[in-house]
Amino acid sequence: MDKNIVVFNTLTRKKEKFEPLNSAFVGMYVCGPTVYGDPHLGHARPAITFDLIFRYLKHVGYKVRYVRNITDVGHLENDADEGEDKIEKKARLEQLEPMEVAQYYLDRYHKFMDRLNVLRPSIEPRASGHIIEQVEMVKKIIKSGYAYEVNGSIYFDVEKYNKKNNYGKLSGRVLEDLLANTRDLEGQDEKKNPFDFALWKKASPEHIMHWSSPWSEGFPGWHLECSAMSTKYLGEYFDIHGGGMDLLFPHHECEIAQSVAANGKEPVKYWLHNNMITINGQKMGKSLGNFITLEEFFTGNHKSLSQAFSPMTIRFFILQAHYRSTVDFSNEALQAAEKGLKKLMQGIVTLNKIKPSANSDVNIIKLQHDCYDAMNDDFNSPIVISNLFEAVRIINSANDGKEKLTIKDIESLKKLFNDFAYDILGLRDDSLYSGNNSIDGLMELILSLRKNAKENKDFSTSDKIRDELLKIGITLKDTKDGAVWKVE
RNA sequence: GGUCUCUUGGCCGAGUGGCUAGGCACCGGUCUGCAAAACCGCCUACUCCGGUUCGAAUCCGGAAGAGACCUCCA
Repeated sequence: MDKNIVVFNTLTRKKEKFEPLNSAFVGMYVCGPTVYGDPHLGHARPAITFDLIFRYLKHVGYKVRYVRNITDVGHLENDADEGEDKIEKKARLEQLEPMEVAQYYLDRYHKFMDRLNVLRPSIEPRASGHIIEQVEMVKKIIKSGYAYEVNGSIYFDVEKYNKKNNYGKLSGRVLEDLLANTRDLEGQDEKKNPFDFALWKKASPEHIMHWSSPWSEGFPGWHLECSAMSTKYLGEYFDIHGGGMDLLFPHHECEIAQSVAANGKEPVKYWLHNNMITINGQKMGKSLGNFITLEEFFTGNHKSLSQAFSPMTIRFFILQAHYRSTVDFSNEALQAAEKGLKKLMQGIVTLNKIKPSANSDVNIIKLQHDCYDAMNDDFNSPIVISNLFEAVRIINSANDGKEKLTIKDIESLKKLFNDFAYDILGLRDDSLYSGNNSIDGLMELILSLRKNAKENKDFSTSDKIRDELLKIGITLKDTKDGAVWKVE
């Protein structure tokens, strides 16, 4: 199996040959969701990006441990470290237990990721379940001298760390610049420097979620969980750390600093970052009013959506852009993706009907090689898709009798789609479905009645059946092989 | 303001110093009782101004525009 993979490493800002620390194994950690709100488009991009990478690494034969955390504690809502815990705030708002809220949104997250055909990671550790590990890590950092305590809170001493290490190596920041450009924020009196960050924060009396520690009743700083949990499950030095570009600074920068301070070594060999999503050219944000949840996409129930878009359309659309490019959502672009996906899926159906020839006009093996080359070059899914469309064109031409395919060609094409469309890109055909046996049987009956009517040239009956079905949301299409139907 | 990134045809989006993806839309055709769909074909772009080069959309410099991070965010 060809494993000649090249990845773009944010740390070095160039493409590097991918060579895992243990040749047969890959450890991958990706920053997961904060479960205090409904899953939205912003959750889909990194989930799908790293799902693609997870799937491909497994496909080429690596044994992969994929860890994606669930943040159910610790991220602060307001500026600096003075805000309430996000989970807590939502909980009080809705009069629920904090963990009840976290569980609800975690379930929602899983539900929608499943619909996007995103595979579950190997481990999904929750921050609240790893308080002990985080406390231990704080102790190590204090011991190494890079943290200080103020009123029961522990802060990371960035300036001291930067004397012997390079704080800013990942994000390209320079500490002096940071200092010069830091805004004056209220309530930062405790910190020596504004760019210092909390490792442990003493909880205020109204703060519901808190745990005991040697320093105070409190909660962990918001960068700490990733460092603690990645170390626990993947070791002090592991292969891949992923996440959105927005996490580059300060989150990932702080993770490096924490790990170096605690363990004395760099935590990650390859840093991979997916780019962001925009909507009609604008950043998606709650304050901008263009915030769209996945449920709204799937139902079409949002003022800026012209229609519902299926999970596979969203997935396909995201995969049509390279993960390091921004991707712009618009109704027009999504409709284009929807049609393209349909064409691709139809091509796979057509493939099963082709009659083999004795000789061949095409080179399927080259297509396969091109797909592997594309994936090996920093997971270039758009190129893979363009090659699959070339395969579809060949299939349709063969179906029209314009090109010839041998049995071997057909088998190669089936393998191409199985490997790349289904296994690696994680696509599936969700356009024609019912999932209900009695409805299937019912529709079969109705379609056979309509077929009889058509054969008797009784078009008023056949049209009536089609029109009435349309009124209840079932679309009929007459094809060469009979009518097909789908529920809108 | 600081740091960084981007600017490709009607739209979305790959990509490479010369051989110039792909999808959608348009247009032409095939199929069809009609409709819709489907299928085939077709359209040759790279923000602007300089420079390097036999040759640049691709490298360098400048300009304009857009975006990201610096502050919760995927």
